Amino acid sequence: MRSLSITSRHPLTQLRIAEAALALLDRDGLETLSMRHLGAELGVEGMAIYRHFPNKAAVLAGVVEILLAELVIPPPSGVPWQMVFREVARAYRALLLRHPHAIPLLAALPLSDPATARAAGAVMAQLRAAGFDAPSALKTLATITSYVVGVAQWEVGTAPFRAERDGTFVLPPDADPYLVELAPQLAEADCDETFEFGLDVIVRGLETRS
Amino acid sequence: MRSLSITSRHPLTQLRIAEAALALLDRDGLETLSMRHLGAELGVEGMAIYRHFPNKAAVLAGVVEILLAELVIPPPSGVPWQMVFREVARAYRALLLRHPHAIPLLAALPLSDPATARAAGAVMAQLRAAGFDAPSALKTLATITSYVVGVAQWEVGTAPFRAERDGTFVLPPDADPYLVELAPQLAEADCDETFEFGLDVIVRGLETRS
DNA sequence: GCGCCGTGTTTACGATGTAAACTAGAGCCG
DNA sequence: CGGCTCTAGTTTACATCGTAAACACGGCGC
Repeated sequence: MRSLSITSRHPLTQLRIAEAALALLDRDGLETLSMRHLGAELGVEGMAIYRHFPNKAAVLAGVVEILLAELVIPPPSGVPWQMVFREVARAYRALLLRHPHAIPLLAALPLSDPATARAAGAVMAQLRAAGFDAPSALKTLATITSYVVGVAQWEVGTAPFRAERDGTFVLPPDADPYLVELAPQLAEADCDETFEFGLDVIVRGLETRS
Repeated sequence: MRSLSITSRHPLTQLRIAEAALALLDRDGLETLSMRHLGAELGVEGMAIYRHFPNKAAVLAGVVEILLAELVIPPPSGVPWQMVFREVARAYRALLLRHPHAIPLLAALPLSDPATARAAGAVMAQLRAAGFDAPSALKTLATITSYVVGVAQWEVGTAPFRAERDGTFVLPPDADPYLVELAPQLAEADCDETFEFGLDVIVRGLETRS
């Protein structure tokens, strides 16, 4: 059919595909992100994507790459490490909350992924410059990324309990007693504050490290 | 066909199904865990499972329930909270490492799940008894579960780099420079030690809480 | 002008989750 | 004891998925 659009109109590109995948992911969630839908989003036939990526996992890796590129980790400077550490953690959390459906993608990043290795390396460089020895820097990296991702997951997963901001939050009468006990705290929990609480805990713990 | 085995031999049960699902999960991973495979594992036709669970998600919730039941959280006692806290964290980590393929299932537990609410409630009870106020206890719970799950994911995800215990670990010559920088530390990282490092950080951070 | 190559299309296959119709055995009631 | 019903498992069917393979077509080099 429409003859000119085959290649001249808007040639397919790894970047364009990955961006469309991210848009679809943000809009409709991970479940419904299929190759065919992605093709449709690009005005193309689904199988066309395989000219640019070997498989779906590679497309998702492309999405991860875009997302991690959003995260800027400054090179080492004179700023106290605690400050940089906090800012990077906050930036990562903000990134995750901007793309909640992408969290599962970022929750188990293999270091064999280049984008992941790049971000990890940049954080390591900061920590090393702040006087951490290599093993400590690595453990610290593992600790903070785990914390940030975990809390973001927690926030998104408990969002339903927090939804009723103004109204009364009622849960079904046959609800688990433990849930009943937990619900009030959940309803009035402030996520930003919760995050800063744990971040403080970790920073203070690192400061007093042996 | 075989007449007597229809119900008398080994009746299907929610528990039996969930156990089989866990076995299959441990053996073959999450990807290949399908209703038909699960049916086959139980000597039954796949669709039979829908007599006992409304859908696959419910089966997986059953698996989660079994797993969380493996985690015993003692009721409050005179033991210092730091000790209990550490032991529960270690037990949870051990559970995750015993079932590495189940980690994604446990990484984003919604509190609407009864088994989750139960475990969360038990930890909260411990913390409350140790003098934490309710909001702090909740935030602390979020912090520690995030940390434990995140580190377990990290361990499993970086396992390939650690595999070559005795031999020399070589990575492809075109590997990302950041990866090259990271690899040696990864190769000789001790996971138990890494975990204890972060756990210490968190406990010390909590001890000095304002 | 003509063939090739790169890009997108078509068709096809096996697997998945699950709805709906079906079936066979057990237990109850007369 | 004969038949009804209820329950647990089977069969068939459908839409959707990832992706392999064959095909078609338009722009570029000869």
